[in-house]
This record gives sequence, C-alpha cells and structure tokens, in this order.
Amino acid sequence: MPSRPAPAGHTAIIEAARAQFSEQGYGATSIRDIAQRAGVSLSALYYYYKGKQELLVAILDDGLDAYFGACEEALADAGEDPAERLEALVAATVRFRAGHPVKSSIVLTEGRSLEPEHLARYRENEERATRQFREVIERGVADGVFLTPYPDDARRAVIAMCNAIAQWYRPEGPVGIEELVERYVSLALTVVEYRPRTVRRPARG
Amino acid sequence: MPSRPAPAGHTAIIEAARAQFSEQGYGATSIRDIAQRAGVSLSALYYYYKGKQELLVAILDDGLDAYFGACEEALADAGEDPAERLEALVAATVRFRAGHPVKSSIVLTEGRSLEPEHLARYRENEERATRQFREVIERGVADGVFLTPYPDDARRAVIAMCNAIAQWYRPEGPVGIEELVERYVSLALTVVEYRPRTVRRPARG
Amino acid sequence: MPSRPAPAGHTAIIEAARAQFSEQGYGATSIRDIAQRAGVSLSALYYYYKGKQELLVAILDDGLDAYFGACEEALADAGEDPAERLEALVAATVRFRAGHPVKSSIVLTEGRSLEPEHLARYRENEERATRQFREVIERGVADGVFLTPYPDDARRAVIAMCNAIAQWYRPEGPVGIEELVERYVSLALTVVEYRPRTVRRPARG
Amino acid sequence: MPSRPAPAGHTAIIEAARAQFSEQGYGATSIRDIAQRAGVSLSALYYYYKGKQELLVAILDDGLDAYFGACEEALADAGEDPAERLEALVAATVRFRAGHPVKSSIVLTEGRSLEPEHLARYRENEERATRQFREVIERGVADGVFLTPYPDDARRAVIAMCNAIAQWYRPEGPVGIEELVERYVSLALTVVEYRPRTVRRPARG
DNA sequence: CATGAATGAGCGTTCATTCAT
DNA sequence: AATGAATGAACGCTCATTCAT
Repeated sequence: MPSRPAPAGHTAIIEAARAQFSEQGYGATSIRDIAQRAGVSLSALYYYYKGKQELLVAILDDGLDAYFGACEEALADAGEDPAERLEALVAATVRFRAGHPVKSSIVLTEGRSLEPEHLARYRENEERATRQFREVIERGVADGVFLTPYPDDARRAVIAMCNAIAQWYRPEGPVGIEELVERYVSLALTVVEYRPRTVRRPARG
Repeated sequence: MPSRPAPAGHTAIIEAARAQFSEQGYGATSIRDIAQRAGVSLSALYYYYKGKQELLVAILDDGLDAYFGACEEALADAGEDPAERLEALVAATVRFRAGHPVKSSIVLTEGRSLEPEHLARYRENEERATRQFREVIERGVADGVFLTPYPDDARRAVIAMCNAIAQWYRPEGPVGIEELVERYVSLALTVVEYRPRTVRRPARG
Repeated sequence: MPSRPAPAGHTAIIEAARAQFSEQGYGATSIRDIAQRAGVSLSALYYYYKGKQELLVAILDDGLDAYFGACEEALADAGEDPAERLEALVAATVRFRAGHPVKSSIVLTEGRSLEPEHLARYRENEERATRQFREVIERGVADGVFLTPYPDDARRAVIAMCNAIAQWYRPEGPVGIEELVERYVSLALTVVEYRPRTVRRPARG
Repeated sequence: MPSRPAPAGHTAIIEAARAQFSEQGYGATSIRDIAQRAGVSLSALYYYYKGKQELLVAILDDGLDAYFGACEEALADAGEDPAERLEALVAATVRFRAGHPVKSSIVLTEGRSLEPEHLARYRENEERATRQFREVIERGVADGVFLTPYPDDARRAVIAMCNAIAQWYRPEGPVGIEELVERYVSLALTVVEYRPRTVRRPARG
C-alpha cells in the first residue's frame, strides 16, 4: 500500500534521484544531476515534484512502505511462535536489504536530511521497526525460549547486522540471497540465545 | 599517535567541522557553517586548512588513528587466547563508539565523501579493521573454541552491532559504558558461539 | 561564416565581455563586471555561457573568423599578382584593425589567457595569419618584384604596423579609414621594396 | 638614472614580479605568486613594497628608465645627421627589445593596469618615445633625405615593428642581435624612404 | 627587520527554485 | 502538459592587504 500512486513517468525521476542520493548523499546531490540522470529537463522534474525535499520524502516513503509491507506479509504467514516470528522478521529484513540495497541505504542514512516537518513521520517509522523486533524478542524472552540476558542489546544487534547487509552484499558474490537469509536467521537465533522448549515431549523420543 | 600533529589553534576548527559533518553530512555542510561554529573567520579557516576536503581527511585520519590506537593497545594487553583477543577488540570498539560517537559516525559514514586521491588510504583502513576481527575469529574457529558455522557473517555481525552503538548510545542513559562493554563482549562471544575448551573432561567422552 | 551562430540574446553579453576584456584584460575582468555591463543577472550570463573562459573563446573565435573572412574575400577579389595580393591583404587588415579595434585588440593580446585546451586552435590561427603574408611576400620575392633582402622581417614589420593600428586609430581623427588603407598599402609596398616589372619599357626616357 | 635605487634584496622580488606580470599579466598575477617565485614570505614582500601596484610602478619605471637611458646614450654618440640619428634610435630600440623582452613586454602592455594616479607619468613617457622618433623623422623629411609622404605613419610603423621584436625574438634562434639590428635599421630607412643626398658629390659618381 | 596570523571583500561558479508562455 | 529563460542566494575558495609581535 504505497502512499503515492506514482503516476507513470515519475519512475525515471525517482529512480535517478534514488541512485544519486544513494551514491552521493542528499546534501551532495544537485537537482540538475537528477534531471540529467533521469533524462528529463529540469522543468519537467519540477512539474512532477515540488522540489528536492519532496523527492526525498517520496523515496523514503516508498522505501519504508516496501519494507514494512514485506515484514507484514512475512509475519502474517508466521504463526504465534516467537522463534518463528523472529525468523520471519529477519528473513524479510535480510531479503529486503540484500535485494534492495539502494532503497535500503537511503532509508538508513538520509533520515537526517529531512526537514523538520517530515521528520516526525520518519521517526515514527524508525520506532515502528524497533517495535516490531522488540515485541517478538520480548515475547520469546517471556516465553522462556530466548535466553539472552540483554534483550535490548540483542535486538539492536540483530537489526544492525541485518541493516549492514545493504552496505556490503553483492548479488553476484558467492552467497545467494536465500543462503544469506538462512545464515542470518541462524545468527539471529544465536544472538537471542534461542533454546527450543523440548521438555517432556513424550513422543518422537 | 596521530599522523597529523594538529598544531594548536586548529582544534576549534576541526571540532566544529567534525560536529557539522556529523550532524549534516559532508555534502550538506558549508565551509561558512564550520567557520562560524568555530568562531573564526572564513579566511582564518583557510589559513589553517587547504580546503573542505582537507578538513575531512584530517578528521578521518584522526578518527582512524585514535580507533586503531585503542585497538592495538587493547590487543597488546591481551594474551594469545582468541576469546581473550576478541574480547579485547570488542571492548575497545565499544568503548570507542560509545565514547566518541561523533568521531565514529564520521569515519563510518563519510568515507564516500573522499575524493579519489584520498580514497585508497581510507579503503585500506577499512580493510584493516575487517582484518583485525577476521584474524582473531578465524583463529578461534581453527582452535575449535568458536563454533560458529559462518565466521564471515559472524564477523560482520559483531562489527555492525558495535558500530551501531555510535548511533544510539547516550552516556546519560541508563547503561554505563563499562556495563555496555560487558554486554557487547558477551553478545560477541555468543555470536561466534564461543565454547571454552574444557580439557580433561573425563566423563561423557 | 562564424563558427558559433550566436543565438540571439547572447549579443549583449558578448559585447560587454569584449569591451571589458579589451579595456582591462581578461585577468582583471570579473564576470560580475560583464554581467552588469550587459545588463543581465549573473545567473543569466551562466545560462548562456559556461564560464568566463568560454566567453573568451567565443570572442576570439568570432574575431578570428571575422578577420580571416575579410582576408579571404579580399584575396578572392585579387588576381595572381603578388603586389595586388599584398595590397589586398594589407587593405583587409587595416580595415579590420581600424574598423574593429576592440575585436582586434583582444585577438592580439588575450591569446595568452586561453587555457591549454583552447590554445592549440588559437596558435593555429596565428600561424595561419603569418602564412598568409609569408606566401604572398615570398611569391613576390621569387617573382623578382619584391626586392627586400629580408622577407621574414619585412613580413613581421608589415603585420606589426597594421596590427598597431588597433591601438591608436580613432575614426573621429583626421584620417579616414580609406585614406589610412591607402597609406598602409603604400607603406607595405615600400617595406617589401616593390618594383613593378617594367617589361618592354624600351627607353628609359 | 633609475628613479629607484633598488636597495639590495628587492631584486629577487622585482624579478619575480616582472616574470609573472610578463607571463600572465598584471591582473592575473597574484601577490602570492610573486612572493613564492621570489622565494620570500608574503610579509617580506610587503615589507619592501607597499603593494602590487607599487611593484608595477617600480617595474615600469625601471623599464622606461633603462630604455630611455639606452636611447640617450645612442643619440649622444650619433651626429646631427637625421639618418644617423634614426639609425641610432632604431638600433637602441631593437637591442633593448631583443635583449630585454620581459622588461619590454611589460612596458608595452601593462600601462593600462596603472591606477589613475600613476597613469599621467606613464603617458608622458609614451609621448616621449613618440617624440624621439617624430623629431628625427621630421628632421629628415625637412632635410629632404626621408622622402616618405606619410611621416606619421612611417614613425608608427617603425616603432611598431621594433616593439614587436619583444614578442617573437629568441636569442637562441638563427639571427643574432647585431644582425637583427642591422636588418631593422635597414628596414627603418626603407620605411622612411631614405635617399642620401648625393648631389654634387664629385668623386665616386 | 621580518613574520605568522588574520581579515573582509571579492572571485568564478552552482544552487534550488520560479515563471511566462 | 511542459519548457526555456531567468533569478537571488549561496557555494568553495583566493584576493590584496594589515597588524601584533
């Protein structure tokens, strides 16, 4: 559910802006760079977007929508089990960071370039991402399946390690995305010190 | 052992630049902002530094020197045991990220703002940081005390979680730096799946 | 046949730049002086021209084109006779120097202000001007109608004296351009020591 | 009789300034360029000279003094004969232009860089140079030995061709200075259409 | 004597943006 | 719906010059 319907033709501009912001940063990117990269005139750009800031907002919104969409979908498919839910969350995050590094890097670094009026909404989304992970991790701790003594730090660690993927992962490298997902899910479960409840499981043993 | 002796009087300028770069990014920072923040005239700034890029280089050099200095010191005090060495590295990194968040954030984000001629040296330092961790983790794996099946990803995870501290840690918050160090050391050992060698364990074998 | 079609509106800018360069020299002229003199904003100037250097290049190109155009025309109307051709060349040069002193002075003095990339083309044109005169003078010498023992120095003298006109001639002065042309043609023929071939002039009285 | 005694140590500065002004022009030369080229500190330069303009004035004064000194000397050695005097002037001028091209080029091109207060004196010297030639040429015309119908233009031609030497002459080239002097003297006499009075000289005819 | 430090003004250029058409 | 033309502000930087020491 993107907040912007993205009427045709905007795509080239947004993509150019995204690439440019990602490569040089918002502050170092000129609106002319974007127009040129998109192959449209400066005026055309202004016809579609109110200005540089609006481009950033649109890109961040889109990135956040896409990411949270993926998370929601993953969680919807998962059951109630905290481990399963954490797996879902980590898998969704890894897939997004590895599959959309440009979108990811902008969302992760250009929040500071937002003007005050747009910052609140952005902070809210940051908070939402944190909450997602916190809820599931705290659930696991409460259920006694995540043994980590530092749930907050474990959460930050898991998020940080997933986010970092956007910076180094190359799809043409030796590790495929699904293999990566598997590894990070495993790592995340290690971080939270996941111990499946095995007590008194009569059958099968 | 800073590579630049930073002759007195430069300090205010460097500190202003560091703060500004850290808050707004290199590209979005104007040289006039820096001069004003440092309380010196524009010309005075240029008397001490050749330009904006040189300021960035000086700041990055200083940040890297300080960080690697701390790492070396920590490793020198550690023995040969991989776990002990990883602890030393993580402790030094956490202390640096938490204690010098501004220095840290610039080093971690503004490498891309370097002009090509300075980039090589910077990349080398990035590589050095990676190597530090890789060596000790691979040692632990080889010694059979780190059981992680994914040493590379574990390394990236440890580095990422430590680096992230610079973004969120507030010294006035509930967690003191030494407590934080302890937690992250513990987390890191968890990530690499540290199992101390229990030699002479007669039974069970 | 100007190499740049000079799309309308540029004229005021070019003329202002020409006047300013001619009066103060390229190095001492500020782009703001030019904009002000042309009655346009600084940004408008940059809308039409890429920079100060491009203005100079445009002005030099135009000046050279105009001069060589005049020379070619004059030579086309002249026959094969070296004296006639030298007359044509001198007349064209004098007319140009006297009639376009500003264009002339820039071409004659601001070549050194060209950046290396544009210098080659300019040097080529200088060479072309020299060649024009050399060819006709050497022809005259070979034909035995120019008796000067120093054709090279004679050539330089003729060129120098014609070029100097741009510095001192005032149209409102006592000498009209056509009168000036006549005098310099005469002077030039004197310099090369022109002696018309008096074939079949039987007696001497 | 130099107007400035040039207290020792100034020499390096003046020479650096002269070279720089000659190569890039006054307007495009920075005082720092000069100091650096002279191998002195910026402050040292200002200790010796009041500023950029004063350097130019000193250089122009020196150049003019040297040139007029040479002219006076040459004229003093010449007799009363207009041809001989013209020869002396041309020889002195050619020697100066060829032997001191840097001094010459500055005097010949940087008058326009003088601020109003110094301009009057400079114009006076220009006028003096003109007068020198005019007097001797008019004398020759009056005496009936210079037959040129255009004494003014002949004068300008002679001066222009001599001055131009500073731009092209290279001492390492094929023509030595004394050979050059001979040629230009000959050219100059040609230009004024010198015809030695041979009337009633009984012998030799 | 001589200099390191500092300055305010101005440099050439690019910025994000607007507007008439 | 779309653009060429234009703008004022700001950019990074260099200028000629001054001054305390």
